[in-house]
Amino acid sequence: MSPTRIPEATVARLPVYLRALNSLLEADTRTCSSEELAGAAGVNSAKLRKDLSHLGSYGTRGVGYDVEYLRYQISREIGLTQDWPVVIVGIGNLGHALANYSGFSSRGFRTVALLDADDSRTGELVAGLKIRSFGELAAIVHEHGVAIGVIATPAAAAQSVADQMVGAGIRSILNFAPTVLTVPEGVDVRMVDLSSELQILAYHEQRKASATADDGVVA
Amino acid sequence: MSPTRIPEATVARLPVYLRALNSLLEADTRTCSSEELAGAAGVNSAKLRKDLSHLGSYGTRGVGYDVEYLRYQISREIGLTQDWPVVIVGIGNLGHALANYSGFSSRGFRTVALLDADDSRTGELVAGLKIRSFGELAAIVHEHGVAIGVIATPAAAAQSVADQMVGAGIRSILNFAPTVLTVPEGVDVRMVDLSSELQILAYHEQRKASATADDGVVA
DNA sequence: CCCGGTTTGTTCCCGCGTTCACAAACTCTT
DNA sequence: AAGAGTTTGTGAACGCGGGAACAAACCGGG
Repeated sequence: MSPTRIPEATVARLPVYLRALNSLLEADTRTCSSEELAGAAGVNSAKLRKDLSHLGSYGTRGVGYDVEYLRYQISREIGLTQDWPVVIVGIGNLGHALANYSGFSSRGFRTVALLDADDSRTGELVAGLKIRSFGELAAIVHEHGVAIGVIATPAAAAQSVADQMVGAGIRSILNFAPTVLTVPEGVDVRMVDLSSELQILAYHEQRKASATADDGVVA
Repeated sequence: MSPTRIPEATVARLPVYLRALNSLLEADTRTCSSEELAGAAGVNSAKLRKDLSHLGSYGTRGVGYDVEYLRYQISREIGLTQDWPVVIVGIGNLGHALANYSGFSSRGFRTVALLDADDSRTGELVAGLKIRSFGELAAIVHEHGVAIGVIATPAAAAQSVADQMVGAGIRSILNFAPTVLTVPEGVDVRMVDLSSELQILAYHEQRKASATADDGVVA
């Protein structure tokens, strides 16, 4: 009942904390301090405590956090305690990988359909689901109450797919196609840009190389 | 000769600008304003201009930017004018997709080897390359001067793979395994976390849903 | 009951990034 | 040649996020 806004940076870290907590649970750890959890999540302990404080006071001073209880609270905050039906559009190499990816079919998320524009692939079995025609998108979204769509098509098709997703009622899109999507207000798009990540690494690598070269000159 | 530090946020956007410029070039656009380019890249025009100003003064007031010239300057700044050999470790569904992904074999980057710990897959042909044994990592890195490694293994194997990559001399890692990697100082790791992205979308979707529900009560 | 040890939740401060707004600089027309 | 119209590059203000440091709260022993 307290819809206090959680900072975007904190939201982005909650899934990391959740995974760290799952690891701790598998090791039968019942309680943990902010220091331990921060270590497992790869962040500063002060940052962790501040992040968690945005959700409420779920720790005990002098003791730490109850692993299972905290995990439940974070899950609930993210919304993983409810069911999220997902459709994946574009069953090429990447779409195929996503369909099989455990993180996509894990607790909370459920892939309800795989769609592809190439009707010659309709019926093909991938990750236990039959590929269906892209034309069925609206019907599937309506039937299952799909709110999240994943785009794994070539760049050229992505905007058109996004438009039809929005038209069908989808309001959150995870985009793997290397192109900027334009969507109406109220629709969220998160872009996962594989080649950008590589380029960013290359930039830093180049700087490191030239830095050591400079050192060499100096030394 | 001017190793002026470029803000991290700017570096992350340069690949996006680069792609927008490529699109413009394909449409035979010779010149563009900051407004146009910003539109194509999905950012504010002031932000774009400030970003570009960190690279130098490559525009002309009253005119705009020469598309090809700007593209070259950004490419050079990122380091795409040189050759970056890359190894991919873990040829499961995702590794398979990455090997075939054009962004990984595009100008600047070159996949020189696909490695997998499962030796029964050695020799299998993927994206025109034969899968090789993970044990060959050090030799391959040395032979080709590989500086960038991609991890697409299960989470359990990722840290060990990272350790051996670092040991072999790799200093930049792109990690797709859902686990936090610990590496020595001087080594860069970028994490691409597919399930986190979904969870972040779910959080916002949940908030949107409850917000409209509130509206409904009010209205 | 009281006191020392421990750990959370929070306050304060600093630096980065974003945005507005404008001066500087270029083109084109008259 | 001069002025009107454009567009870049940048100075300044603002807000968000990160980190250190500390007060508040809890546990256990005597």
